[in-house]
This record gives sequence, structure tokens and C-alpha cells, in this order.
Amino acid sequence: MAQEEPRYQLVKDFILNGINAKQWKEHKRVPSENELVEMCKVSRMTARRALDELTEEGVLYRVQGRGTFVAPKKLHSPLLEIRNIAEEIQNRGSSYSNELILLQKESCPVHLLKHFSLNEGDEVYHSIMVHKEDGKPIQIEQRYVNPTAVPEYLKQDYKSITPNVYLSKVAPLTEAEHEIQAKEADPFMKVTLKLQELEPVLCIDRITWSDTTLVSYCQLYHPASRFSLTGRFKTKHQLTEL
Amino acid sequence: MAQEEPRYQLVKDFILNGINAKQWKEHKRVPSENELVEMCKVSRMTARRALDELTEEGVLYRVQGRGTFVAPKKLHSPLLEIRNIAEEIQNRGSSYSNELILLQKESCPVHLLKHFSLNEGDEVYHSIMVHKEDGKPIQIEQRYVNPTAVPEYLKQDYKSITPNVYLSKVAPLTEAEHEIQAKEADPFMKVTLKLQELEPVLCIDRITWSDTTLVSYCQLYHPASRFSLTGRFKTKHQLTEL
DNA sequence: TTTTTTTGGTTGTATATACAACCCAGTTTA
DNA sequence: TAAACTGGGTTGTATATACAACCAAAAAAA
Repeated sequence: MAQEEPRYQLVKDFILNGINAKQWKEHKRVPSENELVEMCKVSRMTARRALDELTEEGVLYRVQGRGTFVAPKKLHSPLLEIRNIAEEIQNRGSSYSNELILLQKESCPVHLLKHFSLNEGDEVYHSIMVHKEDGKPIQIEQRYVNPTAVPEYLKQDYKSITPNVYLSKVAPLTEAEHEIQAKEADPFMKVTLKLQELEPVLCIDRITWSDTTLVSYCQLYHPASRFSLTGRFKTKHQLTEL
Repeated sequence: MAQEEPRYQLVKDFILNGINAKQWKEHKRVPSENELVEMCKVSRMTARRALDELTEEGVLYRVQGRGTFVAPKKLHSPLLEIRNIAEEIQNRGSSYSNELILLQKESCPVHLLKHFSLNEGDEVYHSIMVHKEDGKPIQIEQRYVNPTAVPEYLKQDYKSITPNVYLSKVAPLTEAEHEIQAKEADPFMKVTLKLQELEPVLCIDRITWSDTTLVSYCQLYHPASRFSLTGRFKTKHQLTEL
């Protein structure tokens, strides 16, 4: 069991523990590469790799000639955490429950045919679920699942394990694409989420891949004004053109 | 001028050129580390760094024991394109115009002090602008700019060139962070964007950096229901837990 | 034929070393 | 006093080397 961790990971953990234990606070210096060499008994390149990766992950920032410092805390893509909604809710001391509205096989909606690389009439799995915090509905989840990638999707019991937790087990996520909109609520949403008149919903569309196969297309609806759900993320791609 | 590029960057460019020139196509192998050592006359560690970074950037993927391969092409964060709103509007055949509401120096709002690493009373540049499509307002842009990074910000003529285009010239973007919300509209927005009663706005907060210096904090407001603005982006972080 | 072993190639981790680039504070010099 | 220099510490880049982990195909054995 317990795969032996590489040594740079141990150094990373060493730093992360120090940060969590408030030993090193925001904008304060963490041990230099050479200090880590002595403290952790590794070579400088290994210590460096640990610091490099933590920098890449946004935990640290480095200034040539001065040192390596704890970066101000950023929420780490809470947009992604939204998915683990059960955990999220429990973490803030509420009780999580859900209601399964629909779980069936049906022919793929035309607007998703190209996404799933299917032909008209081919079937996909479709589920609709309402997630609740202390009994109050806070999210509608509609999901279309690729039956080839997840043949057992319909046979699960989603009382205890949410669809995305199950999916992540059978088809480990390698990529996700999101689209965010504020939308008018349709009648179903209004009733289900107990929205006020004209209250919009914040809609997150998410497409997920496992390697190169598309696993699921998912829409999440939140009452926008009541919860003011926020998603934060970083980009670090080709920003040259902006 | 022309800062000499590090050698690992040359190797990265070598690979990227090969991909662009269709020399290596999707899922095809690129030269191995040892081959790059000979082809580019660098050490293996340098070649490795180039491949590692391109992998991190999503350009390549690696399989231990087999080789390094060209990753399938993905959409490149169109959310970012929203910024070039003038171009966006012209591209869909409409006419772009804008109205400058405010452009001044003022003391930094307290909630931004930590972002800009400033002390109470220090000054920042502040601008508010309305972007219009065929005369109809479609976006309010409020922006706070770091005067150290962009000292000439107040002296520009923003009729012809939008703030973000100007900023991208004087302080090339290296990183951006976004936060997205659906919000109630305040009276100014209601009037300016000609919103209906209770119509929400989609708000995009964006913080941009040039290297390690924060350049600007920007808020973009769109009438959500009328335009149903969408932003799409990719994540490629720790997706293992989902 | 089928299974097992070997072998060569590739990526992954780790170390030791060297020098460049840079920052800052203390020292020297004008 | 003020400017210029210096030195020590830090990060950034680069090389050479070694071995582990892994894969695929070839070779050997059953």
C-alpha cells in the first residue's frame, strides 16, 4: 500500500505544514533553498523543485535575490469545489440531502450530439437531482452521461454518493470546461429553488473528460441573488494578446 | 534590448514551432529528451525542463516508458476574449463606441489596499467607462490601476483605444484571476444599462498581473438576461479529487 | 504456439556542481 | 552628506551523472 512519496513531495509537505501551522505567514519568508537542504537533508535541486511547484501552484512567490515568500491566500478554484457540494455543505456545519428527480436512459438531445460524438437516436443517461442544505434546495443538477464511458451510471444509489463523486471514481477527471451564465429561471426552477419573481439563476455548464473521452455534460443552477455564488479561477495561458 | 532567452525557452520554441508547422501532430511523439539533447545541443535536464513546462501548459502529455506526445488542441480560454470588447463587437458587425464616465486619481479604496500593497491614503487611478454596441450600453467597466506600473494611465485618449488594450501594451499580461457573480444591480447600473426592474447583472472581477506586479483591478458588469454573456474557460489543476 | 524473459529506450527522481542575476545592507570613497 | 562600491545571501539557469520505474518489442524458453 502506502506508495513511497518522492522526496520533493516531502519537502512540499514540510512547507505546507509550516504554512498551515501559521509558522510562516503571508508575505513572510520560508526557508531558502540552501536552508531546506540542511533541514530536509535533500539536494538543492530537490528543495528547489518543491519550491518551484508550490510557486506554480500559487502557494508561494519568489523574488530573485531576496527569497521565497508565502503568497496571500487565494481560494483555490472554489468553482471546482462546488461540485463536491455535499462536502461543502457539511464543512460549513449544515446537513446535506438530495432528491433524485429523474434517472433514465433517453435519446441524446440534438444540441449535445456533437459533444458526445453520437448520431440522432443514440442514447445517453440523463439525471436530474436537487441538492439541499438543511432541507432547503440550493442547487439543481442536470447531467447527461456518456454510456460508453460509464455504463453502470443508472444502477447507482445516489442517496449516499453524489453523481460527480461516483463519476470521478469510475472515470477520473482529466479536464473540465465551464461556461457560466446568468439566466432567467424557468418555471421548474422557480418552484424547485423557491425563487422570487424575476430572480435569476446562475448557471454553470460543465463538460468533463477522462483522457480524451467525454464523460458528462452537466448543468448546475443556483439561486443567484440569495447565495451570490462565486467562482474564482486563474488563467496562465497565452495572455500575450490581451 | 532583446534579452537573451534562456536555453530551455529555445527548446520550447523548437517544439512549439514543430507543432505549429504540423511536423508533429496530435497524439504523435515529439523528440525524446535524449534526442533533444542532440538536436538542440543542451543537457538532458534542460531539454527535460522544456518538455515539463510544455506539459504543464497543456501542450504535451507524457507517458513514462513510452515518450512525450502532442496533446489534443483545446479551446484557449475564450473568457479572456471578452476583454477585447471593441473587437468582439466589430467582429459581429456592430459598431463600437464608448463613454468615459470617470478618469481620475484618487485614494485607494480600503478593500483594495492589500491587493495593491498600498497604505491608507496612497493613490490609485480610477476609471469608469461604458462600452456600447450600436449605441446601446452593454458593459460597464470600472477599473483601478496601479500607478507605479502604469504611470501614464490618466493621459491616454480612450476614445480610440480601450483601457485594456492600452494596459496590455505597457504592461504585458502574465496572469489573471477572475471572480464571477450574479448580482443585484445598483441604481447607477439600472440607469446606465437600462435594466428592467430586478434584472440582475453578471459581474466579472478581474485582477491582472504583469510578472509579479499587480496592474489593475477591474469589474465588468453586463446586463445578464438580455445578453446572456457567457464565459468559457478551462481548468487543469488538481482534478483528482472530483 | 504460447508464455516468459530479456533488452533497449523513455520518462521520473535525485544529487553535486558551477556560475549568472539580483537584492540588500554595510562599507568605503568622494 | 551623498554617492559608489563591495560582499554575502538568494534565486535562476545549466550541465553531468546515476539509478529507478516503466513500456514495448524482440528474444528465448516452455
